[in-house]
Amino acid sequence: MYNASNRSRSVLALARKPPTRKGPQLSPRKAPTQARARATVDAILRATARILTRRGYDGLSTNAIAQLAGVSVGSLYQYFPSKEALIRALVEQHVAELEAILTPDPSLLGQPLEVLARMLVKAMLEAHALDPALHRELLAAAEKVGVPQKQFIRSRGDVLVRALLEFYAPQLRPLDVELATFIIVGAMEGMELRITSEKPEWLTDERVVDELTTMLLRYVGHISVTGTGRRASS
Amino acid sequence: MYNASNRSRSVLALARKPPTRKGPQLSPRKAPTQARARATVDAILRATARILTRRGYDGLSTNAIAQLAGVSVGSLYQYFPSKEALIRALVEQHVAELEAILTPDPSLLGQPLEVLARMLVKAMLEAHALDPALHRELLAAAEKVGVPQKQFIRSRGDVLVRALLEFYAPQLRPLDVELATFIIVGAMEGMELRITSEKPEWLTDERVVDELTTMLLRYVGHISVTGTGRRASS
Amino acid sequence: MYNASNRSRSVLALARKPPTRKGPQLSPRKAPTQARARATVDAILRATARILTRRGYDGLSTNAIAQLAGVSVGSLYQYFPSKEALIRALVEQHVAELEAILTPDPSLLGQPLEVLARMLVKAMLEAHALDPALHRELLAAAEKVGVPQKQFIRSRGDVLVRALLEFYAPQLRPLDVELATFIIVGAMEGMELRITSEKPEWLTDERVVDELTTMLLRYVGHISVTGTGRRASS
Amino acid sequence: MYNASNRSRSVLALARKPPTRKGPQLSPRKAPTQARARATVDAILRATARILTRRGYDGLSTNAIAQLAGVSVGSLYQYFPSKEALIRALVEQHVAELEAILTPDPSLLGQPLEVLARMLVKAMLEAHALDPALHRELLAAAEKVGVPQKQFIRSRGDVLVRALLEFYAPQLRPLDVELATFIIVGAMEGMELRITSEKPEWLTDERVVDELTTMLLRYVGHISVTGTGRRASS
DNA sequence: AATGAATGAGATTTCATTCAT
DNA sequence: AATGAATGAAATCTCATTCAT
Repeated sequence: MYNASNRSRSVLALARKPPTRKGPQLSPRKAPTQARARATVDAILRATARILTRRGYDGLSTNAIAQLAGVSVGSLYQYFPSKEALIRALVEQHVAELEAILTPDPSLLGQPLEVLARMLVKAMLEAHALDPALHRELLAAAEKVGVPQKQFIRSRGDVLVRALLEFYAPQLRPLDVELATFIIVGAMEGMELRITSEKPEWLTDERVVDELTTMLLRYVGHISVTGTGRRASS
Repeated sequence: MYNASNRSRSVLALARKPPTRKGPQLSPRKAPTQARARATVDAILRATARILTRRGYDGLSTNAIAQLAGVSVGSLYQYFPSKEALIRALVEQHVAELEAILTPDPSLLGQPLEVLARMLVKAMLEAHALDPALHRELLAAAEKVGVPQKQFIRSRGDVLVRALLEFYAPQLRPLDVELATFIIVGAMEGMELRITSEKPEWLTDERVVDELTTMLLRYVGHISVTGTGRRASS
Repeated sequence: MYNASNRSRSVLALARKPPTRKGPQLSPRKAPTQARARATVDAILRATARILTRRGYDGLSTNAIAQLAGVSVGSLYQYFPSKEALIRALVEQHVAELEAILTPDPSLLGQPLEVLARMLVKAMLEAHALDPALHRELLAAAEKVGVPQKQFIRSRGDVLVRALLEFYAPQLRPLDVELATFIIVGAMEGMELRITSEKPEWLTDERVVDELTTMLLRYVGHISVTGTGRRASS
Repeated sequence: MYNASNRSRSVLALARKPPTRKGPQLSPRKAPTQARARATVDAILRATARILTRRGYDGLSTNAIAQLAGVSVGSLYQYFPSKEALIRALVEQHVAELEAILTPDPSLLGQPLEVLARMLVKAMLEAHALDPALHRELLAAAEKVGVPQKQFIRSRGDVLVRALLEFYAPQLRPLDVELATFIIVGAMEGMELRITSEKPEWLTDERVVDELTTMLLRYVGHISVTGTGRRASS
């Protein structure tokens, strides 16, 4: 289904994003080779995530990070040339996790749209259920730090949704694919954001999955087909 | 229709939010009674909004605000006990403006849902078209300053949408009103946010209004009814 | 003779240097209008000079300056946008003092070269006798901070010396004025620097004045003329 | 003439400076006995010189040095107990090179003063032409690190010039040898410094050599003698 | 009421030096 | 002998807030 194991095979033949050009000042300063170094970097990233979720971006100071990570500021700057780079690294790591979840299995493409849509919705919610607070903060922090939000998740979502709309076009009402994609991804993201900040427990609620799936299918004009992945869509 | 002139009459009998008297430290220090004082407060709020949109929350310093407003920092602190209070005041003002736009005319309630839905969508987009950048920044700033996002706009939207869902229930598919309200408002907000930051020109694009209206109506099961406010919904 | 009182009348009709283009980031942040502010600025500049002479450029930290000046770092940055700007300001003040000393009286131009040369040498030494240590440190600091050394004193010296060489040309051996000016000013400066750092007491020693004057006059081929300002030049 | 080959024979019987065994903390930590160690030390010194000229004293960090030298910081500290010691070592090496250039051949002492003076001037300029930038930076760095400038080069120049003044005294005007030596060396150094920083191309210009030689000879009263080393002195 | 000079804690970042491996 | 990860004091600069005038 949706998992990290098939990161390399893309069902829909979506082009992998290029190796992410890195400005010299913004990428991690050195790759930690020794075990100790690896542990340090991990501790720093973990501490950053923790503070971000606990105290928000404003409470995130390099000193605080170092302290919580149990290392010195110097060590932090040994691996990350700046606070910005540190956040970028965290974003990248987070995005990688999300992508692992959101990359569908190739075998799914033959499935009826209802099934696929439900899976997609569920995967999205699950992806955010990992660490909703972190996601929210990273979203805010990323922007300040110059990571365009598009890269964040949407790019993935956009490509995925567009591909689905095109593949299943015969079964759908006539759509302006561009606009529909924009709207679907926008609406989904908005939902996730709202659920995340107001009702995190819904991230794993099947009722919500159903309802969002229904919204999607109805929007694209897929009502007449009988049965969704779980129950009737009306 | 939807405009600032009927700020005082609430079509759908939505409860006015209480006069918002909060903690002693967070509300404006003194009610500006004289005209000059009122002007000063306005200047400060305007300056704050301006800097917020131009340079973001990080570029927003009390000294900069005072300077742009043409007053001294001392004066600023005479009217606002803290930066936080200042932002709260700005948020309140902004919310008031949005509400003015989003409060529908009583006579509309009899109209067919298609018409009302379209108006609602249009009003939402228009509301954000006022100053999308400010809206986005305020959204972020508000959170930092402790204004829960709910209060922001959603509470308004929630009440409104719930009322509509209940009023038009007979024409709709069976819905969990709570959940549907949450989803509709969340999706709409997500859309607005995305449009605002990625395609601001769409805030006034009729195609987008149509598409969102369609999404709404289809979601609530209002498909079979012929014609939306403007054109066929498929 | 040489003093601050005739700063505005330039004997040799030397063009005043233009108002010194100031980059926005490098000039003092605000002109202190209130008396208290003036005092603060003065204290800061004095403290800077003091630390510079006592502990050198490396011992010069903005915190140390503020502390010695008896103000807070914040105040320092209120008037000087950066450490660099602070040093620039100090340099300017110092240069102004030096120029006041080095600007000759118009009536001197008729005098025999021996007299003028001696006065020039004496003035140069006196100028540096003001605060030799500060001069030396400013010279080093200025470079790091981007003040071209030329501006420092040399520009003045160059123009002055060239003018003299041209005016008295008939009495001198044939000279490449350009080269000779460069050499004379360079040699004088080198002397000053060496005296300053190794034998500051010589800055006011008449024997040294005599010897340097002799060197100058002999170099330009003015030996045969009888009598210098004080005694025979050989 | 003046070259590195006769480093061991001192024409004018100038006392060699003692082997320089200073405070225990400031001299190289261990005498590198093995070839590899020698190579390491060389690499470190070369890297230091390089960074010094490329990025100045402020850009000189021990970590940067180690990296450029291709060794670890640890190794650097194995051979030099501190950054200060490292700079001292570099200064010493540089001074040794300069001395090699500035130590005249014994056979020259019989030559007419004009010839010798010209050679001296030329050798001085050539010495600095080796690496003017390095020289300038070392001059500044040395002071910070406590190497008194006297030791730097001047001591050499002083001894040399004093010896010449005494040897040729009969042909010169009556001089206070002490003072004259001080002045000559000071002026020469000042010139070098100025040329180095403002007109490095003049370091090898014969016109400049002539002019400085002329200045020297005229100053010491050697005018009447016909002909300098190259052309007439006026 | 208003002014704006002054405050100072705190943020980011650097770099000489140490020491476990 | 060599490595390079780790240290942490210290430097520059910002900005919300206070208070004497």
